[in-house]
Amino acid sequence: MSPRTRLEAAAKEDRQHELVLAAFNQIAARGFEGLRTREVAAEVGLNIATLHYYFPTKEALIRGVVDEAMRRFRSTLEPHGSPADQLRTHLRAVRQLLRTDPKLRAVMGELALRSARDQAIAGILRGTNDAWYKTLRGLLRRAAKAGHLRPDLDTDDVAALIVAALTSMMLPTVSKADRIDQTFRQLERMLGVSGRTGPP
Amino acid sequence: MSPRTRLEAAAKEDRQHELVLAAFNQIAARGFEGLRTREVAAEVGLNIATLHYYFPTKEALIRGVVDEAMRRFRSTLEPHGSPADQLRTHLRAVRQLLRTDPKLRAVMGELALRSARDQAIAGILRGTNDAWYKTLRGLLRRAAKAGHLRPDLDTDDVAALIVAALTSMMLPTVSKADRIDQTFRQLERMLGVSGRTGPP
Amino acid sequence: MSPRTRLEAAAKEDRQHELVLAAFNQIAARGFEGLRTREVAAEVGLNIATLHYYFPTKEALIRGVVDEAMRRFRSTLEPHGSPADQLRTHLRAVRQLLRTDPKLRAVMGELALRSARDQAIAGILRGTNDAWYKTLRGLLRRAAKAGHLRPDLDTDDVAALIVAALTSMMLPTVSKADRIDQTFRQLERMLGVSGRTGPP
Amino acid sequence: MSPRTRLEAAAKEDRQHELVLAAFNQIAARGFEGLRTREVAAEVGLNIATLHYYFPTKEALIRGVVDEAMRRFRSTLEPHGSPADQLRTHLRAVRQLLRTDPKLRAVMGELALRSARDQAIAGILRGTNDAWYKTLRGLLRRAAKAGHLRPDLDTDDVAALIVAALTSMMLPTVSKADRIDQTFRQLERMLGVSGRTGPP
DNA sequence: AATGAATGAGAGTTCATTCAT
DNA sequence: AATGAATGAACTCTCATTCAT
Repeated sequence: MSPRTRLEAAAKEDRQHELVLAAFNQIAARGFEGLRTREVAAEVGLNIATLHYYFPTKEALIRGVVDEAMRRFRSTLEPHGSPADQLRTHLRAVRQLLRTDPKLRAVMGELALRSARDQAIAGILRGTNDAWYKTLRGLLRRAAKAGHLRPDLDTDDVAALIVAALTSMMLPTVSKADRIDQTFRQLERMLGVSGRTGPP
Repeated sequence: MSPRTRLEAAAKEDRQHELVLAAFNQIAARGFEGLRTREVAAEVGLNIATLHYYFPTKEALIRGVVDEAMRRFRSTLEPHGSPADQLRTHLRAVRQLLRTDPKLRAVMGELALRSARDQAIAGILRGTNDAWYKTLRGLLRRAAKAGHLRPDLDTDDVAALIVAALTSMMLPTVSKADRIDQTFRQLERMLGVSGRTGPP
Repeated sequence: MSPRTRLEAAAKEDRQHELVLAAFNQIAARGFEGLRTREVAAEVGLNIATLHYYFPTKEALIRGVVDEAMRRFRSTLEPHGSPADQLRTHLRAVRQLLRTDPKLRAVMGELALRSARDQAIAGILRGTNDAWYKTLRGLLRRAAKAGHLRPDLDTDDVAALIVAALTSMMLPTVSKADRIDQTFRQLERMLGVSGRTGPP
Repeated sequence: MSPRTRLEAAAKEDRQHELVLAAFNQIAARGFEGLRTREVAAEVGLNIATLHYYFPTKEALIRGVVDEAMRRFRSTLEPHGSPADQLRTHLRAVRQLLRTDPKLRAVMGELALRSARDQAIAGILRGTNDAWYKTLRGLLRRAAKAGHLRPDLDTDDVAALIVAALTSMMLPTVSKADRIDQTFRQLERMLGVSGRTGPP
């Protein structure tokens, strides 16, 4: 039977989300390699059997984690601010994300690796990645048209470079703070958006 | 007991290397998540117990794989050719590596992720990464001094950007051929090394 | 609390019977091995917890199934028709039962096997079996006295043989249609009741 | 690698057989419903993991039990003695089997029931059953030709009846000693093989 | 009378590791 | 050097049962 009230449905979804968050944390901390359903259930204070009440299989739980990660990541990608600022704002948003949500960074890295062996994840990640690339490309083209960009830049290739550079930051090794700073600085310099925070 | 002759020692090392290569392949194909010592032994035609004769633990075998990966990767990083060409040659070498040795790419990705949970790997990878960064920075500084670089480029930041961009290619998801091509093209354009293959 | 009105009591019994029938079907389809209380409840459109309201334990539900099976089976055994015909009629009734109610056949087989481990079922089944044997023996003795039987037959032993032969048909393997036909034919021939359908 | 000596191969087969026998006993005692691999391993004094070294799955172990049961049962069916005696000898052999090997009886019953849900078992059991029927039919036809049988008996139908009657004895419920005796007596009487133990 | 949520106990299976030979 | 056999610990998943509502 379906839940009788919207409240009950929400309660169920809440529990599911709790479990997804716990799994999310576990993956961030120990990777897919170390993801244990019992640990996830325990983190929420539930019995392992109860976890299976909400998610029939471990795989289903992982799908939930994928959705959660995508949700968070995509929200970062959406352009914000006035068109002229969007490019710089975008870079800052990603930089901010890396600082604020290191778990998301770790999970995104895990997903990227897993996509080699999981077609479902591969599809989803490819979609997100393409969306990201196209968003950036759009911003760059508009900026170029408005004359805010150095005329010798190939907008599409620059978009690819930016996506590549930022993607590498999902990997823990490279994420040394100063190296990240350097990379961002160089990207901003390349785009000519470094200093200004808005129109004078 | 230690091997009595140099020949025997060499034979032992050969077997060990065989096992390391098999493990390397397994990790490339199935990730750490799917690495099974039994599979590794079977790939070499050995019993699982014999594997433990050569490597006391799974972890020891993994250390062997790490060494192998580093060896291969570092050899790519070494500067080749005349100083003027080294920058372009380096980019080409990495590009070539991605094409020629996709397994190394996959293993490097796995190692990068694992470094979050394995301090030993983290240390090794950080070392390699720093070496890479410093190599590139050196090349860039020399090129700048020789006037082969656009004067407005900050050599150190560019080095960081290049390392970041190339590192992202260890992740399977992003590795769409045309996106990779775009990224390389943009890097070469940025460095002004795109067309020329040598001094006029 | 006990149900306050006869109507309520009847309603409760109806629900219980529904559940018993569902369990009966499940056992027929998947055996005791595959009997799942959740499936039973679902088949009636009830929650698993509600099933436990009507039957405190799985075992109690099974008792209900045993009763149901016995009720159906015993009703087949009751003599019908004129005394002269009863013997032939009895065989025909069993044959008919095997055709009409294959689920009962399957459940009887399951119960027979389970009786080895379940004294309660063993007792009930022994009772039914004895009743069957005695019914048949009575019919045979009366037929013998009336001269309707070949004088060289030992009525009691024949009764045992008939019960044995018919019992085997509860097992699915042996139940090849033509082998069943042969067996019935031979039994009727042995009793000399094959052709006639009644007195001339 | 394959075992190096015939002795080692035999040792492995011995262990496997030990496990099959333990499983056989468990099924006889608790039915398929109560078959637990851990119990089987314990009965042989092995760890559960070791059981899986010899049999990859529970199902594989069960196949072993099926083979064992068939081997035992078929050896009973083979005709023994001089042609004239074979019919009586066969009945006695089955009777003997029921007394000597009550576990086999129980396992055969379990297999018969399981065949409804397991096509592999169904096929095997059907084969054994047909072989049994044909063996008996052959004996009866030869006995009829030799004039050792009452001329009014239909050999084929009698064969079907005998198989049915004896099959029922695999079910525990019906197996009351005196009822079994009666059935055998009646079968022998019907065949005219009751008294004599051989040619005068 | 009915249910969603929760659980303890246990199932089959997997895997790195050990040890006698 | 090499192996067959063995194991402890752990894994995911299942199921009858309970309880507050």
